[in-house]
Amino acid sequence: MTQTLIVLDFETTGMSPDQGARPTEAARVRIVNDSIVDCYQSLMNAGAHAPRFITKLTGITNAMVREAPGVDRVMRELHEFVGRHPVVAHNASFDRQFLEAEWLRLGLPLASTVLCSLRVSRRLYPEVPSHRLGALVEYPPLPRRGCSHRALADAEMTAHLWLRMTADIAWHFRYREVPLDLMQQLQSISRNQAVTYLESYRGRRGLTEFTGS
DNA sequence: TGCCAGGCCCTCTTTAGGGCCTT
Repeated sequence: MTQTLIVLDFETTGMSPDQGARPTEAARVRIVNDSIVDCYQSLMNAGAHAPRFITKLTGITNAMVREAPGVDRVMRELHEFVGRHPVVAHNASFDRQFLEAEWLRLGLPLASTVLCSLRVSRRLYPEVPSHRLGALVEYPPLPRRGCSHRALADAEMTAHLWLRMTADIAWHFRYREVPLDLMQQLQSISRNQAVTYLESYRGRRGLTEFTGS
């Protein structure tokens, strides 16, 4: 069965749309089964001013944003691209609030399940000292290109992290494939329950899920 | 110059507090 996921990352002018922050850049990475099949990013002009420390963090200047396509166009295209596919983001509550705020402004619904790579990684890798995206992709190193804190680079890192987490589950718990509902449930239980859950889930699904003994 | 949000999650908890993570 084909499984498609859309990994998203936003760069913004601040931490919260409730405080007036708007997105300045969006990136999307499409994963089909266990492969990254395409990537895209676009700056966008929402007419919001980025503070100096944000420009320093992301490298995205107000001049760059002024020359970018309008936020409505970029967000409508993103809505069409995502459709009903599940969405993955690192610390998804952050990206979700901007996604929902911008789409709500345009009268567009969020029809997707939203999954959080940060929450899953905390359950799978409790021994890791930091679950920041930049730290996780070094533990051990994953493919990366571009600059951290740019949307596409971060979305690609998140995609590689997601694929590694599903591969690790498949390897350690002998799954032939890792269903999305397993990942969804995994992020909603406590860290202490994770291993027990992964083992019991395999049992409930039956022997056909085993890759071998 | 220093502070700003919100959700998650752990613990010296649950009638709370504080650290982590995102820009």
